[in-house]
Amino acid sequence: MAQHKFSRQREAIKDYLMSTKEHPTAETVYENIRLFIPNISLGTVYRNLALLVETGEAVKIPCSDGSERFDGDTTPHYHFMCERCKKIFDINMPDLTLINEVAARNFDGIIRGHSAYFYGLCASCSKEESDSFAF
Amino acid sequence: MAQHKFSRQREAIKDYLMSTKEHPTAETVYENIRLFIPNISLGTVYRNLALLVETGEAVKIPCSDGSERFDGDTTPHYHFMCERCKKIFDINMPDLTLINEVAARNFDGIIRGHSAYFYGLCASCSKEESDSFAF
DNA sequence: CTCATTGCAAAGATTTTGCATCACC
DNA sequence: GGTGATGCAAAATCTTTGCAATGAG
Repeated sequence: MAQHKFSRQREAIKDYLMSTKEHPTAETVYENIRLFIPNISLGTVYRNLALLVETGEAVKIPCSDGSERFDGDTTPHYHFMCERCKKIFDINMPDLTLINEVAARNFDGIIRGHSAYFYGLCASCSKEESDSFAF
Repeated sequence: MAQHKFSRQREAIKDYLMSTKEHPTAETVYENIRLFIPNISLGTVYRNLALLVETGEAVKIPCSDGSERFDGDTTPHYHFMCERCKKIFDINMPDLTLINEVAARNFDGIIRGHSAYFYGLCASCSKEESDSFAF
């Protein structure tokens, strides 16, 4: 691995990721950073996001709709995606390392970890849905 | 929703998906179907894969590397992705509906289900890795 | 000075779409 | 015959990359 030098751009991206709860896409990161560094390029955003993921300073979230999201919160937590408004929320819940063991019993290899997300309806969407969806 | 007419192409895609354990990408599906229907177009493959997912006859698997995979096995099961060879395996293990309840205790909304995959090293990769990765 | 990083633009890769034609019902 | 599905190719997305210039150590 090569050494990393400080860069204003990377720092801004990192700060933004850590300060938001939005789980933004690369494009969204780009738009937000551009408010502070107007001529930053999308390529730089992609390069730095990849770098931050590689160094463990950010996490990539693969979504069921195929889009890639990023999260600056690297503490173990799980995500919830609302099927209606498509927003992603954090769920703070006990770590489920237990399920790694369950999986290991049925798999011939080394299980290092898991990724999980929940889906359904968020609080505000579940209200509206209950009217139109009465079956 | 419009009615669906029979099509040779869709049938072939469905058969292929149900017969393989490969969790193929759209591109891979395309290449395999082309052996039987040489002039099928990629667009048709994409259109039909989307249709099959929509009708619940196939499942889309979002991977951590951003690629989209498809699975004709719609029974509940979990996936394992090898970080080294990138292959996806099935893990037959007890249903973890339990964790939905754990999540529900910490979330203000309706949790309908979850999606989870495990990662690490598959059986054959774990052998080779143990030599070159001794730290 | 050296080498990582940047901006830019071009190139890749992936997925979607418009449209005339074809096939199912 | 009417309408959904197809093939084709162009377009729209999304992401990566080559390169000369810039900036950090």
